[in-house]
Amino acid sequence: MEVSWQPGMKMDVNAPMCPSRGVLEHVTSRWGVLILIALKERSYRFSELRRHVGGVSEKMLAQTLQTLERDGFVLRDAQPVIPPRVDYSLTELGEEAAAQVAALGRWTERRTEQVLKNREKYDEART
Amino acid sequence: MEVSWQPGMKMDVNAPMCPSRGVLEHVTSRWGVLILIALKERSYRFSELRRHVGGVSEKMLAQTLQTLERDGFVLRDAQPVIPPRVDYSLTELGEEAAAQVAALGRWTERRTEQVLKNREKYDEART
DNA sequence: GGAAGTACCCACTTTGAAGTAAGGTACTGG
DNA sequence: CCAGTACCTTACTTCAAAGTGGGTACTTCC
Repeated sequence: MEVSWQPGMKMDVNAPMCPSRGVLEHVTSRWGVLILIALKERSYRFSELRRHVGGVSEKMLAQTLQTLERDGFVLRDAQPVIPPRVDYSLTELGEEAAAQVAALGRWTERRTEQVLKNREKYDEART
Repeated sequence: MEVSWQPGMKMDVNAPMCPSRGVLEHVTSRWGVLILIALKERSYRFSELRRHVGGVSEKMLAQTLQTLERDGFVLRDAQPVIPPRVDYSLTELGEEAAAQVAALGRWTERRTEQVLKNREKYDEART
């Protein structure tokens, strides 16, 4: 149980050393979620995506796109033109991931008002 | 667009000031995801849950359970017995959230091996 | 009688995620 | 000819998340 993960072992997010933990953290990361949701609609250029995903810095956008590309979720198409043009889109695997997080995102938007009410109740109950 | 969020505004995870961002971050937080998935199966006592979710510290478990309770996802039932017995379960809202993240969790477990392969390819392509 | 289980809380420290700022290149529009 | 756009990278800093270790109060087990 406390043994580190080995190839062939069953993937289990409850096991501390399982690599699926890391994958899950990439997908559910602060900017990862929003980027996947954005790219699900359509492909974006870098600064276009930056404008779409409110509040993301250039650094974090570049960094997050890189980890998503490395994991095989995002496809990076850099055309050698001037000014540089780079298009980001989802791979098939990325589409699958994005479908999951987009569902979660929509659910969150629908239920946020309820959550806000719950917090108020919780807070006033202990004052 | 840069205006802070006001009651009645439409929830949009792409807006930097939207409270849905915060809700999403609670649900997708490192331990939040795993706790929701665990409680989806059945209710747990504190230390039972701690043993189930590998690697979580007491502090983080208590803290995460509190934020999930405040948001109205988790129900805390503390029986006034000795030794203390506290049962954690999901509310209806929590069940909805857990359904979403459990789907994501299962998908991740299924696809992690593919991701591992993708990373290898990516890394050897630039050496 | 000492250890271990139960469900925490608190203070302290460490880590790592994220923000800020600047640099670089090659162009285009005013 | 200077500003601005585009797509980053690097260095520095900040701050919140997380880990560590302690304490509590009471009980059962050996």
